[in-house]
Amino acid sequence: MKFKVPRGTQDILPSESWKWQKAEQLIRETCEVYRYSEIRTPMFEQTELFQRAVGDTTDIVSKEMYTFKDRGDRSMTLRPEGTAPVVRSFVEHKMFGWVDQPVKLYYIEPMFRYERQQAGRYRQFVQFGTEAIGSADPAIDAEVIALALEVYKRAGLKDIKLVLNSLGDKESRIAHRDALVAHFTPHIDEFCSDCQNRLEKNPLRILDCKVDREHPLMKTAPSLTDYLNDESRAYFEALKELLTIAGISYELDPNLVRGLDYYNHTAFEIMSTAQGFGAITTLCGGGRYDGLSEEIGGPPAPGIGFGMSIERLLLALEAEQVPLANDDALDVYVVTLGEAAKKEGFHVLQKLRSAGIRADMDYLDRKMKAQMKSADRLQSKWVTVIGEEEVEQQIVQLKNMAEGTQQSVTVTELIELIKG
RNA sequence: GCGGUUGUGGCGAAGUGGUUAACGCACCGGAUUGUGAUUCCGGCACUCGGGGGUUCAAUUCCCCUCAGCCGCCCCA
Repeated sequence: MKFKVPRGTQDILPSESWKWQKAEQLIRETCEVYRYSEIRTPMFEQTELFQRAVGDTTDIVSKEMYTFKDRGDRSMTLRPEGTAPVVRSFVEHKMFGWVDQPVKLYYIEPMFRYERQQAGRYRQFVQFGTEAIGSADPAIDAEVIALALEVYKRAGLKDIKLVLNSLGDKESRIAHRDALVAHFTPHIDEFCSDCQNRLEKNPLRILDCKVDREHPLMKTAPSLTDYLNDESRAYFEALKELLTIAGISYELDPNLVRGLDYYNHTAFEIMSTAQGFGAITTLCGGGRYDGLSEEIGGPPAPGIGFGMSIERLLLALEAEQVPLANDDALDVYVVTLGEAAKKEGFHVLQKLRSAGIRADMDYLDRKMKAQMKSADRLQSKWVTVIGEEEVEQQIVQLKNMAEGTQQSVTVTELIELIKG
């Protein structure tokens, strides 16, 4: 076979696409309830936007972007994440001036990251995300987290957990960073090469290293939590209290760092705890990004949001064996015998469809028996049989497939009976 | 980028250095003349991911390559 889908991408066939529709429908309903409105931004942006927003040293920017030059010699990048484009749009369209604040937005759009594929990881994947911009109230953090959890709850997932951390404000982060550098520098040569790089670029990530997990300095490393200033601490406490009030349980993980530079204060992930889910268990990740707007040239505008993979949502549903209702059974299958009957059958078929009835017929000139078989396979509730006699008498035979009963009716009666 | 594993018809899946590549499902046709279960009969891979090599002979042995899947890093 000459052509195949590009590595890391997939065709979503009818046997799966209905699940996507269900998932998206569920998401849109939830967003409506929480009063988030949809925003659609371009699939690519200026490369610099992501470099500035996400950070040059992050994995996403340093090795995962689909970057290309357009015909005007401008460097463009297929968006690897949704927050930067939305904040760009927020600034560009001066949403900070809108009456309705904070601005609450959501999107369901494809994202692109050049990574090696494995279970739950694709080069093109669809992310549902929300962004609430214009408020620095811990209550909006709680709302965003609650919204994400609500989606999973409505979908029917049970084996999930919320993992929470605070990265603190800028001042806290710098203090912690300095402490980390001081802590690791004397013995950095005992660490893996990744960590040696991280020391300069993002020492926080050393704590997340799997290779050097057992190194004694890991256990004595300064914890971010200890470096939160009063303000940051108060913010985090307020959030935790609100979550508790909302009946949301969480697990604290001081090493939860997140892979994007723009986060501060609240950071969270929602993970699947389902058996046999595979190695990647993060379903959703997000956090607060108070300096991002300014970073990309806008006015101060604190925000918080998350990204949630639809692929992983569906994987989690599968892992937990949550059934999704698929009500695609046909109402009527039109069976015809002979040329004249086929024409009449097509006429009846279109009348049924115009009346909003799900109907289909054979287009391969198959024998009646085969047509009946198709009707059976498609789980059609009814079958109309039209032959020469029926055409002459302007009637159709209407058969109830479950009962096996049959009656002669006119087309008008047919529609009434089926709409019942 | 690195590691493991797999690659036979629409799908699942056997198999062997040598005349016609099992079987199951699905599908098509017939037994049944205008009616969907079941049953019975018949049909359905000039070909075993691609390229090269060894050989009288390769789907089966060797090499290369491509692709899928899984894992590492990291994440959605």
